[in-house]
This record gives sequence, structure tokens and C-alpha cells, in this order.
Amino acid sequence: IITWNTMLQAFAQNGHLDDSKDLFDSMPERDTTSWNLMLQAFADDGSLQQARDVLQNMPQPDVVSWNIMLGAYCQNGYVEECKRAFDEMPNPSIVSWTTLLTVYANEGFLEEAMALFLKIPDLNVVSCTAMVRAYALKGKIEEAKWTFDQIREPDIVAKTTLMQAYSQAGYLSLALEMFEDILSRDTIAWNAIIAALVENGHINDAIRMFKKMPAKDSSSWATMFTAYAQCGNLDAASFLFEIMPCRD
RNA sequence: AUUCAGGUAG
Repeated sequence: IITWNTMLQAFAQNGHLDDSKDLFDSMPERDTTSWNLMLQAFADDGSLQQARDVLQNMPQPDVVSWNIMLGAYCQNGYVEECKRAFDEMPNPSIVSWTTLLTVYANEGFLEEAMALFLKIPDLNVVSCTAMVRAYALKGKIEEAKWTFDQIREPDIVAKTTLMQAYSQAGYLSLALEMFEDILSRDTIAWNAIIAALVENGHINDAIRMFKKMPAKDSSSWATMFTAYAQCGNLDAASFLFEIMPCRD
């Protein structure tokens, strides 16, 4: 059954919804994980009604099933539906709480996010980071920092989130300070600091960082393209294009 | 290492 589920996951991840359905129907047996994978496939496809049907009809929905449904509402910006499902589910986990917090943050419901945050039973680095972002999106830098400081061991995601918050609020030096504080920087952290430099008008520093970063992905290149485009340096942009290794 | 939540760019 694990083998079947692994295959189902592979189809689902590649976005082959029809193949996923066929495989699911032809499986000799299905456990809750199989159903959850199918649920996730519908969710990723944006077929929320189908996802709802699966959740309501599957034999043994568990907390993961509900979390997938919450995640689907979250990704589509359905705040009310997300809250309703959250209230309806039997035993919300920390993932459920964080998902609801995230949809509040993304849709600009800061008051609701704050109230929810206070009720979360077992705060962890993920839920706190989601709250940091909720504040950051509203420009509440001090509150974001205060929430960040509640994290016992801030990881790279938490640090990058705060770094981005500083940058967007115009505190470039604080953003750079955060970047220095990140020991093993991943590509997202590099991309974030480059975008921060660009946003704050330090194109040349951005270029230096871009050259220094070990592994560039499509976001790195895209950030530099728009940087050049925004300052009207189309020659540099086309030069970038030429030296860019053909990738995604 | 069979499924679910937080960070950059798009």
C-alpha cells in the first residue's frame, strides 16, 4: 500500500489529475493516506468542490485530511470557509492553527490573526513566523520583531521573514544585519537580500551579492532583470540574458 | 523518504 501511495503521490505532484484518479480507482486497497493524496490532488488543482466531496465521503478522515482542506481554502483566499472548516474539525493540530493564521495574514485580517495567535496552544517556530509575517504585511515592524523574539531558536525561514519585513519598511541596515546573522544561507535568503537591496535602491550592492551567491535560481535572475529594467539599463539586462544558463 | 502549516522571485 505504501508503494501504491508513493506512485499516487508522484502523479499528483506532477499535476496529472486524471492519471491520479485512474490510479486511485485501480488500487487494490486504499488507506487514509491514499485518500489524503487524492484530496491534495484536487486541492492543488483548485477543484475545491471535489475536495469537499472527498472529505465528506472518505471512510476515515483524519486531522491531515482536514488540514489539506484548510490549506486549499487558504491558498484560494477563502477566509470564511477556512474558519468554518477549522471550527468544524474534531481536533485541530498546530498545522490547522497555523493554516488559519496564514489565511488571516494573507487576506489582511490582522485583528483576527492576533486574536487567533493568542489562542494557539503550542506555539512553535512555524506559527510564530506566520504571525511575524502577518504583522510585516501591515507594516507593524515592532510587533513583528517582538513576535520574532519570542521564538526560541529562530530558523532560516523566521530570519528571512523578518529580514524581508525590515526591507519593506525601509530598514535596509537592519535587514542586512539579519542576513549576517544567517549562518548557512540558502537560495531564498540570498534572493531575499538581493531583492531588499534592489527595492531600497542599492543596485550595485545587489549586483555584488548576486555575483557572490553560490547557487542562482530563476528568482535570482528575475530579480536582477527587473532591477535593470527599472533603472532603464536595458543593455545590462540583455547581457544578463546572454550569460544566463538556460534553465527554467 | 507514503500525505498537511511559515520565508525570496514569478
